[in-house]
Amino acid sequence: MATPREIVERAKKLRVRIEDANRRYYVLDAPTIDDAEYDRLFRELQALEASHPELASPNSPTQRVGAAPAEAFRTVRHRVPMLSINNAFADEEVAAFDRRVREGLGVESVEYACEPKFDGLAINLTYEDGALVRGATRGDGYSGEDVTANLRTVRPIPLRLHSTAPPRRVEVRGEVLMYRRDFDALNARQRDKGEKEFANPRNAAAGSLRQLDPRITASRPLRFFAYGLGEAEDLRLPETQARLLDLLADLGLPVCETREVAKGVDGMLAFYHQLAAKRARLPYDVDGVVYKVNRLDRQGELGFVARAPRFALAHKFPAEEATTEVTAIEVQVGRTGAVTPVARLQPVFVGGATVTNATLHNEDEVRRKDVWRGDLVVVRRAGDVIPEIVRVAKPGPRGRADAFRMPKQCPECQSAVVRLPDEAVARCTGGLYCPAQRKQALLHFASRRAMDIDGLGEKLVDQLIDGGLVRTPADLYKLTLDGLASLERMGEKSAQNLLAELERSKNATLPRFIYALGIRNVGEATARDLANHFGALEPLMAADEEALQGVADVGPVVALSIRRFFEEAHNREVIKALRKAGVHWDEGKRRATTRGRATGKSFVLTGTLPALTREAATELIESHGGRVTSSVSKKTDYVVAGTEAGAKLSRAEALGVPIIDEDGLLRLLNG
DNA sequence: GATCCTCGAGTTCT
DNA sequence: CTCGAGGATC
Repeated sequence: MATPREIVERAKKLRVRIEDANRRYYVLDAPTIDDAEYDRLFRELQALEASHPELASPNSPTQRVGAAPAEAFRTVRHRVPMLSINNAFADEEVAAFDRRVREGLGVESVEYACEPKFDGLAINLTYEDGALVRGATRGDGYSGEDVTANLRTVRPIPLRLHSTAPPRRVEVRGEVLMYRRDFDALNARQRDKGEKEFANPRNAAAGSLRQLDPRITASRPLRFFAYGLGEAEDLRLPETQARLLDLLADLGLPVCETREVAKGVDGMLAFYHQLAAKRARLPYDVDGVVYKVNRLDRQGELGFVARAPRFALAHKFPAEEATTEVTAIEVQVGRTGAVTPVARLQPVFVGGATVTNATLHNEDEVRRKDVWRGDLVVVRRAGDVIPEIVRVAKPGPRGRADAFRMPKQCPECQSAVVRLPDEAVARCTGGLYCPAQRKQALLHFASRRAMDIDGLGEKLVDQLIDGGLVRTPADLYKLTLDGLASLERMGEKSAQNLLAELERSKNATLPRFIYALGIRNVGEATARDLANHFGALEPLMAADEEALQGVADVGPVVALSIRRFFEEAHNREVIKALRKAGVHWDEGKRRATTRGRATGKSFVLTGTLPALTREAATELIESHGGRVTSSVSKKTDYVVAGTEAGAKLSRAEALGVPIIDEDGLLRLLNG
C-alpha cells in the first residue's frame, strides 16, 4: 500500500511525464513515447485522481478531456489590448512601410522578423506563476470571451510553462488553428454522424473553440502557435522579436519554425515569395506573412498609430481564385428598376465559402469580360467577401442561345426595359407596378438605416406582396395579428414581435423618414442634408427645383428626382397614410448648428472602436459640427481608426491624413 | 472641360 | 467592396 506521500509524488511524476510528452510532440516535433505508452500514463493518472479527489487540479493533463459544460462565456478584458496590424497587398506598400520605419527611426536599413500569418483565431493566454489561469478570444481587441475551459483541452497549449522560475504573470498571444488533414478527418466524422460539415479549417477551429461544452472541444484536433506577448510582469525581455520567439519556445509554447530575420524590402519580399511558393504544401492555411521590426527597443520607439503598431505590417496573399462553370446568366430587378445581370455558377469553394452567384453589374461589363453561358470562368472573392468573375478561363460551346441579351421586357412585370443613352444600367419602366420594385422599396423602407423594422425580411415581403396584403409601406401599419398568422412560417409569437417592431418604428426621425421613402438619388447623406435644411417635411415637399438646389450637394439631377417624387399623387397619398397611421418625428427643430470644435472638419471612421458604435461616433462628431464621410481623400481631416481597420487606414497613411483613435477623437471634441 | 471628392446603389455569404 | 455618376472646384 502506497503512502499518501508516495501517491502525491506519483501523480506529480505522471503529470510531468504526460506534459513533457505533449511538449515533445507539439513543440519540439520530436515524440519520445508512442501512443500506447501515452495512453497508459494518462489512464494511470486518471485512476489515481479518481480515487484521490484531493489530487485533482485544473492544470492536470487529465482535464484536457473537458470539464462540464458552461452556460455562457464571460467577457474578459485583455490587460494589454490585442492590436490589429495594417494590411498590405502590393510590393509598393511594403516598400512604403519600410520607408516609414526607416524615416521614423532615422536609420539606413532595418531588420525585420518575418513570420507566416496564420488563418486561425487569435487568442490570449494568461499564465500566473507558470500556471495557465485564463484563455480568451481576441474579441474586439479590448475584451474577448473567456474560453479557458476549452483552451485547457487544446493539447499543444501547455498547462504549465516549462520553467523553474516562471514569471509572475505573462500574457501569451497566439493563434488557434486546425491542420488541413485534421480538418478533412473531422469533416468526414461529421458527415458520418450526419452532422453539419465546416466550410474551412478556420471556421472549424472557431466553432470548436466556441463550444459551451469543453468535452466537444476536447474531441477536436486543435493546434496552437504562439507569436507574441501582451503583459509581461517580471519577465526579462530579450532584445529582438526573433529571440522572443525562442524564449516562448523555451517556455514550452509551440512556435512556428517557418520564420526568418530579413533585411530591408528585398529580404521581406523574398520571405513572402518563398512562403507563397510553399503555401499549398504547408499543413495549415496561411493568408499572408507578418513583418515586425526585429529590435524590440525600436518597436517601442516607433509606437502606435490609432492602436495599430507602426512597427508591423501584414502582407496578404492575393485572393484565392477558382474555376467554375457559368450555368446561366439571369437578371435581377432592383429598387430603382435597375436590371442587373447575375451569373449563376456551378457551386465552387473559394476563399473560405461556397460561391454560387456573382454579379456582372451591367451589360457592358458582360461584354467587357465576354462571359457566355457554359463558359469556364475564374472566380474570386473581392476583398475576401463579394464574389467576382475575374475572366473567362475557357469558352464553352457558345451556341446562339448562350450569349447574354438584356431582356426587352422586365422578367417580373413585363414592362419595357429601357437603357438611356450615356447610362450604364438598363431599367424596368414598371415603377411601383413592378412587384420586384415594390418588394425592394418595402425592404428599403424597413432597412436598419431607414425605419429599422426588424424581422421584415425578404421571405416575408415576398409573401406580403404576392398575397396582396401589402402594396405600399403604409399598408404595413394596417397588418393585424390574424392577417399575419395566416402566413407560412409565421406563428403567433413572430407575428406579435413584428407588430411590436412596427409600433416602435412609428417613432421616427425626419432624416430617416426621408431616406426611407426611397427617392431616387437620395441616400442617407442627402436625406440628412435635406432634413437639416428644411427642418420639416412640408417645406421639402413644397420646394421647387431652385429651392432644392440651395441644399449642399444637391444639383439639377437630384433636385429633379426629388420634385418628381413629391409631384406624384400616389407618393403624397402614401405619406399621408403613413402619418395617419401614427408615423411621426420631431419637426421644426433644425439641428442646432453648434459651432463645436469639429466645425468644418471631415472625419472617416474605420474599424471597430472600443466604446463607441459607428452610429454613436457619427452622432457625436456631427453634434460638434463635424461631418462623417465614407471615403478617405486628401480633404479628409481625420481618420478615426479602431481595431480591424481596413483599406481606409492604409489609404489615410498613403495620403498623409492624420489618424486618431477613439481617445484622440474624444480629446479633440472635448478640448 | 477636366479632375477630384462624395454619395448612391447593387451585391454575397455566414 | 466596387462601380458609376452627380456635384463642386479650378
